[in-house]
Amino acid sequence: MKQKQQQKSYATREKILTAAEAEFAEKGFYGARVDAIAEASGVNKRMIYAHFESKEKLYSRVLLAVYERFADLDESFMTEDESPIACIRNIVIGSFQSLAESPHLVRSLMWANLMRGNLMPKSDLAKVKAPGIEYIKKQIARGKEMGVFKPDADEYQTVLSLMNFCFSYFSNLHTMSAILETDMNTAEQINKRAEYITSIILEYLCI
Amino acid sequence: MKQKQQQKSYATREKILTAAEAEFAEKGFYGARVDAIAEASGVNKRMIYAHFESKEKLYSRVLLAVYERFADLDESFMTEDESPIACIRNIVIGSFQSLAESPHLVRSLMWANLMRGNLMPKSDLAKVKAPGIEYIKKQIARGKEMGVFKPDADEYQTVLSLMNFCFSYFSNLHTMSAILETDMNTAEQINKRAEYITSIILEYLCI
DNA sequence: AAAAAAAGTAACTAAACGGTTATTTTTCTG
DNA sequence: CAGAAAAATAACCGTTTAGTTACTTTTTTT
Repeated sequence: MKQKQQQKSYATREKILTAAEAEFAEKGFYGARVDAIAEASGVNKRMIYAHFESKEKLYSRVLLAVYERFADLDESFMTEDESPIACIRNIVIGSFQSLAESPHLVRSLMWANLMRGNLMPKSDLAKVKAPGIEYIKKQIARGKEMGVFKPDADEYQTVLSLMNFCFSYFSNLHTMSAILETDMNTAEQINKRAEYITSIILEYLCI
Repeated sequence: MKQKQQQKSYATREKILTAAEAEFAEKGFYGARVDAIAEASGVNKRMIYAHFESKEKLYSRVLLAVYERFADLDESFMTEDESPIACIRNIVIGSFQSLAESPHLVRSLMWANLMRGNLMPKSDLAKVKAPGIEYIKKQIARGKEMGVFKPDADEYQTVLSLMNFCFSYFSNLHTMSAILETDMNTAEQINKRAEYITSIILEYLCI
C-alpha cells in the first residue's frame, strides 16, 4: 500500500525545503541558486520542480515555514502564572534568546521586509502571530488592572516595541557593530541588551 | 582647456550613480541589473564599466555615497543651544523625519546588513557616523552634569536605542504592518511613534 | 511477474546576464 | 583645422541560470 514511495517523496521534499531555507536565508531570493539548493539537498534539480513548480513558489513555501517558526518562538514565553512584570520580562529575554539562536530566521524576515510582500505566501503573518500579540496585550491589561502598570500606557506602541526592540538588535548587528566598533554578537552583549530593553520597557509601563 | 569633456564625463558618472542607487536600493546587489541601470540612466552600458570597472565596484561606490548621506542626516539634529532633553527629542523626531523621507536609504542599509560586510566600501561607517555618535554622548553627559539625567543611565545602550528604535520602525514597516494589520506608513502613525520613542527614551534617561 | 505509475537522473535549452570589442562621434590640443 | 584623445554606441560573447525533455530505476498494483 504505497508507503515506501510516499515516505521517500516526503523525505526529499523535506530535504529540499531545508536546503532552500538555508540558501534563501543566506542569499535572498535573487541571490539564491536553484542548482545550489539541489546540490546542498542532494536531490536532483528536476525534483525541485516536481515538488514546487518554480523558484518563486519554492521561496513562497519556504517563507511560510519561516513565518510559522517565527510565531512558534512566542510559545516559549507564553506563561500564565506569573506577574505581569515577570511576563514582560520573559517576553524580552525569551525573544532575545530565540532570535540569537535563529540567525536564519532573522535574515529570512529581513529579506521578506525588503521584498515588500512580493512573492509572499498568501497565509497571513497576522494570523500566525495573533496568539503572541494577544498574550502581550493581555499581560498589559492585567498589569493595568492590578495597578502595577500606568493606566494610560499605550498598548499598541508597547506591542510594537516588544517586537521591534528585540528583532532590530539582530537585524542591524552588522551595521551597528561597525558604527559602534564593538562585536555586538557575543552572549555578554546580547544579555546586557536584553536586560536594558526589559528595563526601559518596564520603566515606561510601570507606575 | 578640456572643460566640456570633463563636465560631460562627470554628468554621466552622476547619472549612473543616481540610477544605480535606485536600482540597488530596490533590488539589492544580486537582483539589480547592470542593463537596467544603463537604461534608467540613459547611459550606454559600456560607460558604466568605463567609470566603475565592475558591478561589484559600482555597488561598493554607491554604498559609500549612501553611508555619507546616512551620516549627513545627523546634522539636521546637531544643535548646541538647547537643553539636553530638547536635544534628545530633536534626535528622535529628526531621525524619524529624515528616515521617512529616505526610503532608498533605509533599504540600502538593510541590504548592507544582509551582505554582512561583503562588497562593502573600505571607508568606515564608524568614521562617518562618529560626529553624530559624539553629539549624542555629549548630550547625555550634559544631561547628567546638569542633574536632569540619571547618573547611572547607560550611555552606550542609549546611543544604540536612539539609532535602532528609529531605524527599525522603517526597516520593519512591511512585516509589522502585516502583523498588526495597520498601515504604519502614514504621517500620523509615524509621528505618533516618534513621540512615543521620545518619551520612552526620556523616561529612561530622566531622573 | 508483468504492467502501470511514480521517483529519480543526466543532459539539454533558451534566455538573461555581466562584461568586451570594434567602431563612430565628439572634444581637445597644437 | 588636422590629428590625437577621450566619450559614446551598438553589436557581440561566454557563462550562468531557471526550467525542461527524454530516459532509467524503483515501487506499487493487479
